[in-house]
Amino acid sequence: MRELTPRQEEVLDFVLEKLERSGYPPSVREICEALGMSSTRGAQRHLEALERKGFISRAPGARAIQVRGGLREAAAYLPLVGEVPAGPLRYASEEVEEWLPVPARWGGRGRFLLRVRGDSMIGDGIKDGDLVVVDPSPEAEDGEVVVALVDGEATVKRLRRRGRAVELVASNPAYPVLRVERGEAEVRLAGKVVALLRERV
Amino acid sequence: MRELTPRQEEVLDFVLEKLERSGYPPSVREICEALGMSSTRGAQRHLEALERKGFISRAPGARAIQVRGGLREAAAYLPLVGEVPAGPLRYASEEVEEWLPVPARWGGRGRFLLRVRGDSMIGDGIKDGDLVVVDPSPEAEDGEVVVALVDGEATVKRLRRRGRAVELVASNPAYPVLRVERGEAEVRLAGKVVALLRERV
DNA sequence: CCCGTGCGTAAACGGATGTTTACATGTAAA
DNA sequence: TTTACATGTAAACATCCGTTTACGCACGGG
Repeated sequence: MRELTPRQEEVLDFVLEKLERSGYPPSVREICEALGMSSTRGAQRHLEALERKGFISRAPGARAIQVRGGLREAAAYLPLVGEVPAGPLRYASEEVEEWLPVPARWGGRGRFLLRVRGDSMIGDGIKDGDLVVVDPSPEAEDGEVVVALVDGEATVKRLRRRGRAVELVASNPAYPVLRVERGEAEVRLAGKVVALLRERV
Repeated sequence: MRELTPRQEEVLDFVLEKLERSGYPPSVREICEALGMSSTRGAQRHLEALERKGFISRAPGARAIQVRGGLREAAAYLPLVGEVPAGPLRYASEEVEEWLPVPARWGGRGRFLLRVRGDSMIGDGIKDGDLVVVDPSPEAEDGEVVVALVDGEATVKRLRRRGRAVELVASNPAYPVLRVERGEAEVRLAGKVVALLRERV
């Protein structure tokens, strides 16, 4: 992406600021006023330059400015589910407590946030009350931290494959290892834990 | 905030969807088209209702719709600083690696993100590579987790006040306690740790 | 010197867009 | 029943706003 002239950068900054403050982009004339111009042509040219250089996209219509790489693109929003997805790895919208922003690279198809209860994974730095980002992958590999549904209840554990059996291992030695032979169905994997948020340190 | 009628909710949903998809709000006529109306008055009335009930704000001008409690308001953006703030608790913009979105309630004046190095706080579930949210409070109380500058280097430790002295305690027993008597100046507090992000679990 | 580019003013055009008035229907509460 | 409200159509109006044309100035490279 090419460099911007100082004036073009002023325009881009103003667009971003307006976007941040108002929630919608400025009109061409608002840009003029902000930069002390009396003609719309000046701002127009700057917008054309910004588009040519790839910093923004424009669509026909009023205020139809899209900022590429803007703040909006930096965030993904994940639902914090009250209960763990049951059935076919889906969460009903009624169970969504709230949507929280996370860094965009944490986002992904079907990912969601789950509040961890208990201290069984304290050895991996996962504490009671932490929010974990869960990727509903169909397959989890040996050694990964997963969300498992045991008797309908969700627990976070480390997965260990032992031949045909699967073990769910807590990182707190006070907790027992749950061993499941292949074919037994009381345990289901809801996904694997890929990231973590902690609100109170 | 009063409840919305089903139709009003449809309008609000469409506005949010358009905002998410395009980066700018829809025009009244776009709302009409989306909801299958042939007159702008219908959408107009819904927007008036949404404003009356406090879900949106409107300003004169095209597409000047602000959604209260929209996605944008849910996020705050904090800078990830490469090095710890030196001097008067400020970070130079050159040191900012990137800006990351976090839940809005994590934001606040002067807060920033810092990457934790080492495993000295493993006992508190703070691992190597974690990003901590630092609030540059002037005062930290006994028992709080703080970022301290020791010989110009940043470390995360738990603060313990012992009369006139201050102790910086690691939660990994392998590390020694750093004791500082009042008046000694080689230790300075950069702020306290209020939240945490972990990118790899 | 000439030419391309960035930057700006002035003025006008036309479509996009918000707003208003008037009329109408269905539903629920008083 | 009466009243209020949500909802909708139809039409017109005034302005917002993107775009275009024309002209001018400054600067740097060839």
